[in-house]
Amino acid sequence: MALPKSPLPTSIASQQHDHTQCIATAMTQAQEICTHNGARLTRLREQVLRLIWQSHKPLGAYALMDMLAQESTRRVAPPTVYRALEFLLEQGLIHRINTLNAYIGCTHPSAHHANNFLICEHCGVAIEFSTQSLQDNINQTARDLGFSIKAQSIELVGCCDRCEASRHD
Amino acid sequence: MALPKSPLPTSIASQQHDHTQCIATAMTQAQEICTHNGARLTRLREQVLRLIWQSHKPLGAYALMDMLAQESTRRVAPPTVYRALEFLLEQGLIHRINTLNAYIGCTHPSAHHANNFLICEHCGVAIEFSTQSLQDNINQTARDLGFSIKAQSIELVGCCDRCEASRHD
DNA sequence: AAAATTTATGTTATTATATAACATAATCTT
DNA sequence: AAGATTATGTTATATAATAACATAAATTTT
Repeated sequence: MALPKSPLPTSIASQQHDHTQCIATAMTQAQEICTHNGARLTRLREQVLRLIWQSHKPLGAYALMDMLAQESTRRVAPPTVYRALEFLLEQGLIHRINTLNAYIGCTHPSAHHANNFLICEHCGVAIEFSTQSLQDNINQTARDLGFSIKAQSIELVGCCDRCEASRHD
Repeated sequence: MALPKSPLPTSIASQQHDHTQCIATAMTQAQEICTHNGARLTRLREQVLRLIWQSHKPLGAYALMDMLAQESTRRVAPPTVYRALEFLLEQGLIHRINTLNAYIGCTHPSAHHANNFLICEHCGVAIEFSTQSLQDNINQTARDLGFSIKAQSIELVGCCDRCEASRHD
């Protein structure tokens, strides 16, 4: 069974786009991937993923916890959200942004891919990116230094073009 | 006034080397850089930097706090160590490893440079690296995506060649 | 379908990491 | 020496994450 191709472009996150469609696609893909992996996308896990996908801004675990609590009127404790996050990370449906202690939806969860982000300090948006030449370069560098990579985290913090433009208005 | 050139090689951290010399060089450079910057490398800051340089393994703030307490028999509170770390980060004398919440000495503090590390899961050593082609690639990617970089963090977690070799002994 | 097993979630407590706010001390400037 | 600045001490608290055990739901076995 082949995995679905991601229809989500890489760098659209900070631009005007149909975010309802964005969420819908992400949720559909998530379901497909979980089915493919024999994993259970439970109500709680689906709910957390949907909350993460409300924006392209990484969200902290405690922010998600509060949002969960609001949606359900019952009390939600940290392990509840952390376990959901752990599951979503394992399935490759979200990424953890280390510089922010925060979590964001993966824009191409079906591909085996790196964990590379542009993070705008001003609007808070994190844009996932990946180019073959960068990955080749990383892999070659590791090889040259005798290092085998298990996990990769590239986080570039700065200012996206939209914010740059609006600051000069 | 020109800054001193770094005599520390990039990828020697996990190899056999004269670590006493390593520390000595780091401390001398630190003093020079602080003088150059008109910053005060106080006793406490110097002590923290020296502790960080005891190994090439990133150390957490609370581990450093315990080491400080041991050296001085007086109680040491978190802000003491965090303020020293903040200073050392500002001066470019150490880096923060985001995937580990830990801090490590910078091997070429006098150069304007990126924050790129190979982190071995097995021995705990973090090796700073930087190649022009990788940096060019990063910069070009950011330019293509309309993003201006303020801070860069590349952390590759995996296994270094020494550990790889010793696991097959 | 009931029992056994596995997986997921709830719950309480605790650990780990980091900062705020204010007091005191040391250093620098004049 | 007085005043200003910078650094450190001190107490309290914020923020992020996990451990340990109980309950509930789903899946598998019989």
